This record gives sequence, C-alpha cells and structure tokens, in this order.
Amino acid sequence: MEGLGGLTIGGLAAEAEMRKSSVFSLFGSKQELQLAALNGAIAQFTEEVWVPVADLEPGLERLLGLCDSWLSYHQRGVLPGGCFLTTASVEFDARPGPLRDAIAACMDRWYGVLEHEIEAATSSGDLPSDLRPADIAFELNALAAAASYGFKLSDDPEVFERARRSMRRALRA
Amino acid sequence: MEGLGGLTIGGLAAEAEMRKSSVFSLFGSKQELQLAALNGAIAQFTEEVWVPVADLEPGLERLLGLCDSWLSYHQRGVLPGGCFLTTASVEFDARPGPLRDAIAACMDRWYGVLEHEIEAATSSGDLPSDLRPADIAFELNALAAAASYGFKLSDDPEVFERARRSMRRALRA
DNA sequence: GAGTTTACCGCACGATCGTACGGTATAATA
DNA sequence: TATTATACCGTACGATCGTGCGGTAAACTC
Repeated sequence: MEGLGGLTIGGLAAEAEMRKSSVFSLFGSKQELQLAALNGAIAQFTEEVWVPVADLEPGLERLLGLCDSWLSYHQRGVLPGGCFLTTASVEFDARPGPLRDAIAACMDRWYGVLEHEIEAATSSGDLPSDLRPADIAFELNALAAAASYGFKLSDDPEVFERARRSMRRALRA
Repeated sequence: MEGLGGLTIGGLAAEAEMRKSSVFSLFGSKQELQLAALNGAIAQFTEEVWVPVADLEPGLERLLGLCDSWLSYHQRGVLPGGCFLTTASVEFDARPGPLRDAIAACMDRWYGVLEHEIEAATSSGDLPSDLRPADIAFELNALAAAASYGFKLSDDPEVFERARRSMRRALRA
C-alpha cells in the first residue's frame, strides 16, 4: 500500500532497523505517526517545490516557475505513491477526524499560496482580471494531481507535457 | 476505508446479511471481488453519466452535457468514496497486477470516449483545431476528479461551480 | 556517584482479514 | 425418483496490525 493508510508501524520499524514497540513508543499512536508523516511530506514539498522559485518575481513569473517545479517534483517521483496530499485527500476525504482536518488545512494553505500568487499576477496585469483566483488555483491543483497519478498509472511521461500545456493555457487565458 | 482496498469480504457479507464464507465462495478470491466491484462501478458510471447524454448531438453539445452529468454524478455522491476510478487509480497506481491493469484499461477507454467526442467537436468546427484532444480529455478528467475529492474534503459545493467554469473554459479556449 | 530520564527491546493480547474445508438444505436435471 | 448442482453456513487457521507493559542499558543531571 501507499499513502497514509499504507504506513504501518511495523514496516517503518523494519526500515529503521528497530522494533515495532520502539517506533510505537516514539509516536504514541498510529494517528500521531500519520500526522508526523503528513507534516514531513508537506515540509519536503515546500522545500522542493516552493523554495526553488521563492526568489522569482511574485506574480506570473513565479507562478510559471512554480508549475514547472511542481510537475518536476512529481515526475522525479520524490516520494513513492505520487502526490502525497492528493493521495491523503482521496484516502481520508470521507473519514472524519484529526487526519482529515489536518489534510484539509494543508490544502487550504496551499490554495491560499496559489491564490495569492494569482492575485499578484492579476493586479500586475499579467492575468486578465475576470478570472477568479480560486478557479485558477483549483485548476492548477487538479492538473498537477492528475499528472501525478496519471503518470504512475500509465508510465507515460507525456502526461506531464499535457499538464504543462494545460497549466500554461489556464494562466494566459 | 473506501475504495477497492476498503472493500472487505466480511463487510460485504454483513451488508448482504450473509456469512463471510458465502461471499468468499461466491467470488473465489478478494481480487475477483475487486474486479467485479470495478466493473460494477464502471457500469453504474456509464449508466448515470453517459446514457443521459447519449442522444445528444455528437461533438461539443454532447461534450458539454457530459460535463454536466459527470459533475452532477459526483455532486449527488452516487457512491461513497467519490470518483471510483480516481480512488482506485490513486490506490493501485503503484501496485502492479490485474487490478492495476484493469484500472488502467478503464481509464484508457474513458479517455478514448472523451477524445473521440472532442475530435467530433473539432472537425465540426466547434473547437479550435490547434487543441490536442488528449490534452483536453486529460484536463476534463483532472477537473472532474479534483471536484469529486475536493468536495468530499471541503464539503463546499462551490468546487463544482469552479470545475464547471474551468471545463467550459477548456472547451472554448 | 546516586538518581532520573531516554531509547530501545521482548513479549503478548485482541482485533481484523483472507482463505480453506466440510457440511446441509434446496433446486435443477436426467 | 435418483443424481447432481447450487447456495449458503460453521468453524478454523495463519498473517498482519495497533497497542500495552515490564525490563534494560546508556545518557544525562544534580
């Protein structure tokens, strides 16, 4: 398995060459472990996707760079199981609890980042002002996620080209 | 749990008010059950999404109707766990075997349907000919899937409006 | 150096799940 | 009617998983 549900204390212990009970006592519960894994994945995502473009000019330029680093992150398969947030969303969207709440909060934060950037591009005139930032953010996220699991399913890197063209189209419409 | 992995023989037996062993002997193995569930979900999807628009004019008209019935299908939450194919894709994209193959085949068939319709719209002049059908099909699918799990995660029906606007934008670019 | 914290281990329990096998009615068939 | 197939049941086994508890050795603190 993959994703947060496929994360097992025993499996993690084996990878760390420790005993199950050690790993368990280190986190206290599986749920804590899952939350920690989610935070770790988010930190890594930020490091690999956002940081490389943080120095670019806010607005359309950084947005375009972000799309590229985003797709590259997925294409390199940095972590198995594809887009962690998408996997987690699909897995927990119908299971209320702290995990679902944390995932939803992460998604909201990420949407906030995207929308903020889109608004910057709009106010500097690089994007038409009749576009709703939330629409574009939703669209970009949908494309990145679909590219991630579409690639893992088809093994065809062409999906990243498709996603890239669609993103470009969304950002100059 | 949800999706194909969350499908358990015991759980199904409870729903059917039967015994585990009965359900098991009815399918022979869990994998056969999962394949049957996949086929059932595809049949239902076809019934609820494709059939209602089958009589429309091939091309853009049917494409637009398809997007609406597609989103409506997800919004009504016809089956728990959101878009079955997307859930299954995310769940099995890294687990080689008959399940993954069947899921990939279903996706391919669905993409084929979409592309065929897009080509009809292009050749009748309702869509610009510089658009690649595979790109548009990918985009529509990404939007529908994202709307499905986005809604289950946020409980905000606005995502369907967003997805609808993005789909419309993709189809008249 | 005594006491306490930290990191890890070993073992065991209960729950869940897929799977297997033998049994028993009822229905179909010849 | 005799035979066979079908549908379902009861029970059991082995594997996996989360969890709890007592123990031990090293590290740290006073």
